Amino acid sequence: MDQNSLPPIHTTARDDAVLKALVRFVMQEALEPGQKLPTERILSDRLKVSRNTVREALTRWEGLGLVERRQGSGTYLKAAVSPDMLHLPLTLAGGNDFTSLMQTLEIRRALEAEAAALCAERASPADIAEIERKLDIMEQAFRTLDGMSSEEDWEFHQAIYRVSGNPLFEQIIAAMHELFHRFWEHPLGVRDFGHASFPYHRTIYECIAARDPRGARAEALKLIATVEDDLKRGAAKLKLSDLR
Amino acid sequence: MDQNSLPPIHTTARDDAVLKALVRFVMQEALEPGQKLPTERILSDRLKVSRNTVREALTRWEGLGLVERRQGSGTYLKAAVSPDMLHLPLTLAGGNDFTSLMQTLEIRRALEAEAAALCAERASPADIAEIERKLDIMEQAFRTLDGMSSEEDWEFHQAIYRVSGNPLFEQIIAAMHELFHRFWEHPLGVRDFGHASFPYHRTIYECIAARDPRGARAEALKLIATVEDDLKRGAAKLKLSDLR
DNA sequence: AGTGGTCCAATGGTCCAACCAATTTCTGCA
DNA sequence: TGCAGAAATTGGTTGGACCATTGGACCACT
Repeated sequence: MDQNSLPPIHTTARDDAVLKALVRFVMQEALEPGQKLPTERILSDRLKVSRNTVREALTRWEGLGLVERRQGSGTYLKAAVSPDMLHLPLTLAGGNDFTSLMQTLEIRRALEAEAAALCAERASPADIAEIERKLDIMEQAFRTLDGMSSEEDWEFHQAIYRVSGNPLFEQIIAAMHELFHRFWEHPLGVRDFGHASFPYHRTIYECIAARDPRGARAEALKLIATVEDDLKRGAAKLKLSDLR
Repeated sequence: MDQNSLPPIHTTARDDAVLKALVRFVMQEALEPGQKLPTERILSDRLKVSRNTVREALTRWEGLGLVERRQGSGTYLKAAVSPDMLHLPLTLAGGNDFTSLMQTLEIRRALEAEAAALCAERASPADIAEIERKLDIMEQAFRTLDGMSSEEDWEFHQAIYRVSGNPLFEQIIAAMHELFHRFWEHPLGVRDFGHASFPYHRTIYECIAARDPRGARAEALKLIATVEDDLKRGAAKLKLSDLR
């Protein structure tokens, strides 16, 4: 008998109940990111639970980046909430060393390739025009600055994620991007970092415009490969300087 | 003037300090996942902070899946901790409807393909033998039960993630698997769900054994494609029954 | 009108002491 | 020896208190 499907009842779920009530409240009041939530004392009073319980619930939301608490000011909504949210807490061991960056890149390669393929399948003419616009801006910045501009580059990739039609791509990559933000900009002291990846932006775009998922996937893989090479070059350089 | 070079100062950080002390403790004692942490009362006493503060710190860790609290028993470590951990809190809107499952599958397709390719590149002979063992068990279960066994199937895929050499794959997929696990087992009432995906498990293994990353990637894509087809069939079925 | 200073109420952060609820451990009887 | 019930342990909750920071109100002076 499969008794594993039986016991998911938690008679006590005080703080969870608080969060559920908060979701209801936020939706009812149509609160948007940036707006202020009721104070802890008011919540504690209205929900008939102790203020500590309210605090534990809010602490969880704060940990999930849903909310920001400012002492003396209040608690502010930081992201949109919906009744059926999925929380995917990821804790990555290891910091900013070469290995961690490499592992992150492998994840990005996986998602980037898939997003490009989906994008090639689903992009509307308007979407394609939008991506081309971002591409033009990026290429312009590349020429004037004589190098990759991480800002415009990022916008180009974001556009692809968005057009892929699956918001999860953008969310996952955005979270990683925020984490490694500093290192994706000036990683390991390689001066012309990302230079080699430049031409593949256009080839990816062309595959998308031609509705060629396989091609888009392949070009995306090539792009990340060049970034990985840059990273390895940077690591080798560091190793050399360690010997001095 | 560049006033951006004046970053906000952060004076107080009680609960953060508690977490840092806890990291130090865990490493010093070489605690491994599954082992018990000191009780809240002891921590509160030793660290000279209130039990509430300890609780808030532990609540954060619990939210990150680092720790599990069992009332009446204790607080247990659930994952390895290191001083430089990076937390990636993802909150995804969307629930258990068809669209969400489909989007999840697209993420899984991306990661599965990449993991299979990496696995084909890096697997040692021992790794390959281990994967073959899991494959045999799965095929055995398939024949005796006349259908996919999600447990053994999951073990097979987990082995691939592990051999890929990048722990992020396993972590991300495991988190998603935990979220959707009810639906990955009995999705949408399709009785022979996953049946069609069966042969591709062996073809993936063969590509890995042959050190063929491209082939492994392609076979993994095919496998997920069959699952997507099953899902679409299930959705169509539901739509029909809605009309009655 | 603007600048700086002071005060004060609101709000999140911390603390304490107690009790509740689930779990584990111990005890004593059969 | 076996096991049911008591006792200790441990996380969960409560209510109340005080501290630290914030932001607005008010005021004096320029």
